[in-house]
Amino acid sequence: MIKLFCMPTLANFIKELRWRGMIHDMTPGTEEQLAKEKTLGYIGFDPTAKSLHIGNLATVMLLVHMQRSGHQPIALVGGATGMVGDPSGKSAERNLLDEDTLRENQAGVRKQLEKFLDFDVAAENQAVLVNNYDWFGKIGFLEFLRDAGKHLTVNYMMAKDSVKKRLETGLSFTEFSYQLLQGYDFYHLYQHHGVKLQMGGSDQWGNITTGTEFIRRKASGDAFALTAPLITKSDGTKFGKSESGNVWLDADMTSPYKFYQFWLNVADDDLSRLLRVFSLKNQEEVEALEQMPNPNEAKRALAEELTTRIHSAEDFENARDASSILFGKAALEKIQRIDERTLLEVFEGLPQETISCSEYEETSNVVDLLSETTHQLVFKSKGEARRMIQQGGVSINKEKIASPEAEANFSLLQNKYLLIQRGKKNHFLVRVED
RNA sequence: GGGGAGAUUCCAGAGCGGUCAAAUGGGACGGACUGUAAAUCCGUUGCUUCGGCUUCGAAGGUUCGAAUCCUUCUCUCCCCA
Repeated sequence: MIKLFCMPTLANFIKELRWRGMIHDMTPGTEEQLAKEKTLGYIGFDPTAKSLHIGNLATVMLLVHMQRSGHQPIALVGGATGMVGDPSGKSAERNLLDEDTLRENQAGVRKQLEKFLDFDVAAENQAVLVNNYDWFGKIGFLEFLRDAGKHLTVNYMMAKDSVKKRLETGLSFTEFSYQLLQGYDFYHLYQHHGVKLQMGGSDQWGNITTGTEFIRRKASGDAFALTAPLITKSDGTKFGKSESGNVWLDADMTSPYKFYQFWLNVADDDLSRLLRVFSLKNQEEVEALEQMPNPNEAKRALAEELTTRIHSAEDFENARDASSILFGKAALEKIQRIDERTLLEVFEGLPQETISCSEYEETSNVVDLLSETTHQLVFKSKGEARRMIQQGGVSINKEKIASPEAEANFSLLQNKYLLIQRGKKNHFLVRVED
């Protein structure tokens, strides 16, 4: 699945991360350790949803590069810590998830990680998935206080940014303990699996160093931390959100079409950074893309690479075809030519609504059609539909609707479908059935 | 427990008896320009059968007339104990 270098050189790892701009901070000695021997490193993921989103993807890439340079990556699913909630970067106390939900989420997360990492036991540096519930589930409270709590002072824990920031608004003892749990994870992996490195986003620095400190005190061992910069957008808004919310890796939560579109729509100013972090192309190739006179070329390449990896080559082709039809010029005949199955496949990611033949026939004007008849799919009120049409923002079957009074008789594509466009980027598919 | 401030349309925030579907800013959306980018500019932003209709924490009341005044209730914030 994932090709490793023929001759993996361990020291390449840091070099690779460096030119990609993926290093924010490291503990002293990290680089030497990684050059010296095959090292086990891990990253934790909180199973707060059944899918990862592209915000998580940046740290997944750390594991990918780790494996590609011959080290052994470990993904930790925080079955136990997920039940507690990390206060880092959170302004309010978190809601806790129940155990069933967590289990389900873990399964989903594992499936997605398999698309990036090689879990094949035959590989000598195969990726490993662990769940901290497996060891925390067995530890009793008193035992934990004696074994873990004894090794760190409250003073040390209070000094962490994630805690300090919350002292004013308040944080529960549970959340305060989070870093201790995460630190214990690191210790556990160090003792039982020889893991020496923990990585994560830069917001995890405090939690990770609690772990290295814990290992130093309890086991007199050397462990290392490496963090990647958090990805920020040039306009200051949060990376990984689109108009409709988070961009998920799960096709049911974010369609491949939307996923593909997300990458095409990134700001020019962000492109180079995203390319370096998310693409597996080598430095030369990435630099070549950056030099492209039309940044869209590079965006397309990035979108293709990621859509293919996370979904499939087929999903990518459909997303690309849908995009070229929806955004291309004079494409009406093109849509009319394709058969129904392809049409459905290509437009799978569009919001859809089915109405009956009689409903369609009884609708007299466009405004009704776009609001009432199609159950508010396109517009939630007639007034909105009317305004939008007056402003020239609505097309049906690629033809602009000139007036709100226009009659609602459009020829159906494949005798069944209406392709509705609101503005430049919002497309809808209405199916008319008997 | 005592004292004070407040709840306005997606958000922030004006309005303090009629001229209020409610200023202004932000966001969002549409258009123009482009490259499905950014910036900029223009427009829209409660519903409507375009007659009107329902909104200003909730319920009552005063008044010809209330977001604005009165009563009760609910919630939020601040200060003192």
